[in-house]
Amino acid sequence: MTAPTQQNYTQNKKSEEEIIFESIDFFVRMMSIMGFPRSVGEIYGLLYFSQQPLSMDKIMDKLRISLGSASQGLKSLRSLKAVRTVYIQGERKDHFIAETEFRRLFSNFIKDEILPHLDSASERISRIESHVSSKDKHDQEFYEIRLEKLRRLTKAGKRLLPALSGLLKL
Amino acid sequence: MTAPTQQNYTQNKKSEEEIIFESIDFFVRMMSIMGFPRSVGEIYGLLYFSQQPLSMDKIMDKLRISLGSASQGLKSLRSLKAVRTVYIQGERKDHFIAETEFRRLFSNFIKDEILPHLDSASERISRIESHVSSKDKHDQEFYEIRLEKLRRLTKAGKRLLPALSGLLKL
DNA sequence: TGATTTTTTCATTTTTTTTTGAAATAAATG
DNA sequence: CATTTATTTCAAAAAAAAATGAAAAAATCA
Repeated sequence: MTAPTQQNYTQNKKSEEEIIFESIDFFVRMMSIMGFPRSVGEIYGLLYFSQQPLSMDKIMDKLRISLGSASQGLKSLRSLKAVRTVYIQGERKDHFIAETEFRRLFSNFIKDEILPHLDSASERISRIESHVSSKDKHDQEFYEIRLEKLRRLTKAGKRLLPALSGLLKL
Repeated sequence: MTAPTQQNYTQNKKSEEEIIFESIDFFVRMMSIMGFPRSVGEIYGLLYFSQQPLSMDKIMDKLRISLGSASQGLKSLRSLKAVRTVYIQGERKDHFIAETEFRRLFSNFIKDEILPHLDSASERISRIESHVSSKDKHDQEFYEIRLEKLRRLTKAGKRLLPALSGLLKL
């Protein structure tokens, strides 16, 4: 193998930057589908293709985001278990790496963000049921059909969504 | 059966309003998970438990939303195939009813809003691949592992998401 | 066709979300 | 334990998303 030249080094640096640029783009979109702000996707995208763990101020520098965004974003990602800190010899700052098991990431997302909605949906359905019972026969029929669809929808949601993340054995 | 009294009528009206109130709450949340604005959820929630088709101005009145929101919201819902217009004898205005087949609603949502993202994700992965090929062996290994996870993720998405809406036979 | 009604469009306003950075807190060092 | 360094918090600013309603366009009617 030939020794690294200045040109190779420069080229290498450049392709690394472009990989990370595409990665950020990828995860900004993905995270935004899940309802996370841009900065959260940027941080994850940066870490996903980083060979070294990065400290918060490195992340701030590379992404040109503020202290607050970095801190908040890392907090969200940590609570999702999408990133974790690693200990580095003689370094005071926390250093972060991406958790690349998407399965866990999704199951945490579903557990934290989706299932609570489904639970409150069940309560809402019960309240509707209680109002329907006071209706006359003809009306009850109409409402009952629609209620049944809602019940099935929430039931399917509760069953399917957790199963979904199970299927993502990546 | 006893004849309807004034009291029964009032009571009936009230429970109807409360059913619709809960329905709106239900769908505002559900639609917001899917990334639609509040007004879209409100309109669908109102129509879902309406026994009669409603015209746009009835919808505006009942929800106290503006002309623009009603028109835009109905447009979104129509393009999702979540509502449709019905013809009414001697009425000039369009009248709307909710499409209660959630399966179709979700499959349209996935087709319109999610799959395009997955397609552009595939392109982005290809671009990353092209940059990785210029790397030295050690780096390539690192990137290849992560690339493979992204490939599987998008593949799983493309496979699973459409299947998901198929499973929702409501 | 011309007048009237209904619907869509879109510039502006309002509301909500996200980002920022200074101040407070917490953690590590010597 | 005093000092320095790192991190979190949160009020204010900036940006983004949604709602509004007047004007334009389209549809219906007579």
